[in-house]
Amino acid sequence: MDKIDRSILNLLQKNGKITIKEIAERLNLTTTPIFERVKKLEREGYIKSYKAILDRKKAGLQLMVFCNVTLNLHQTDYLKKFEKDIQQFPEVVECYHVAGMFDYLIKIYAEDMESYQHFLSNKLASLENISKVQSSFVMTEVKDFSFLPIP
Amino acid sequence: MDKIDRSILNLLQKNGKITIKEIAERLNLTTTPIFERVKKLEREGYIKSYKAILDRKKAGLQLMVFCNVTLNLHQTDYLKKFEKDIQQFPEVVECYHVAGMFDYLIKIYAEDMESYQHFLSNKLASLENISKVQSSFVMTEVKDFSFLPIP
DNA sequence: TCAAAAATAGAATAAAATTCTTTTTAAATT
DNA sequence: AATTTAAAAAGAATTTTATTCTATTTTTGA
Repeated sequence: MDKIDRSILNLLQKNGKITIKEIAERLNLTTTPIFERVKKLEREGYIKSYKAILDRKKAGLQLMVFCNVTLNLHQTDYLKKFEKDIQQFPEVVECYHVAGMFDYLIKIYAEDMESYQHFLSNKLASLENISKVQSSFVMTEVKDFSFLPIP
Repeated sequence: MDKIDRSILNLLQKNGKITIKEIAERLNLTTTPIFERVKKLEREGYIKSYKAILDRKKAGLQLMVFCNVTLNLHQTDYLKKFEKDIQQFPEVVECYHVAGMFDYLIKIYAEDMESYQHFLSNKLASLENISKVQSSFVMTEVKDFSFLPIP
């Protein structure tokens, strides 16, 4: 990982569709070294994947909610169980096990309040071992970057 | 937005590098209609962008932290000021104005605890109008999908 | 039922990715 | 400092993909 690799990663983070040719021009190199560096970055896992970023609201998902989840029991088995269960819900787009005031932070997308409530009542709250769920509704997305500040 | 469009969006969310040809084969159509539908989805904003998804840890960002931020004053001007300030920090990759127990939820990436502490002390806490900052350190990424459950 | 518009098929062209061979550069060793 | 070796890059050739164009089919609405 040298300066050139970091530049390539930054260009690809900004625009996953940028061509090898364009990267080459910007970095004053030819296509071959760029092509090989990109392949290496993919092969070695620096680049996990390429994705189309969709507009959540246009896709019909008006609601974005963060939930702080607290469990009753914290033995490994119970944690594993919860983590497995939560994977199954497509509404849950992110889930993190955190150290802090609660156990898990989950990010949820829903069509509207009704479907969110349905998720909460019929899916999340019906898991065993849930002690507390605290919802925070997103009003404004002030910043939503999938741009890592590579050091 | 019909069934075909939704299928296209789902394929592109999974793999932004999938070729028009492959989408066409999977959906039993030829390249032309797929090409035109994709362009339309881009033009109309359903697809916001294409991005390479990097491995955070490989990129040298060992720490991921969520902060619940509470402000002192809540007049529009103060909110706007905070939102503008927070944009400037590359460490802050997401920021949401939420309705709930606190005002803002921010997601932060840092190289290590030292640089996180530097961010907190010298950058975030030095903004005026901050009343309380509550950090939750991510221990495990249970689920991290940028995959929207299109209804 | 018919006309108009939209969507799709299929072929042709343009652009990009990928591969291959040669050359240059950099690093290590004598 | 000269020489060997390996890595990186250049440049050309090939393959694949995206894009455009024209013809055909399907759908929609009067």
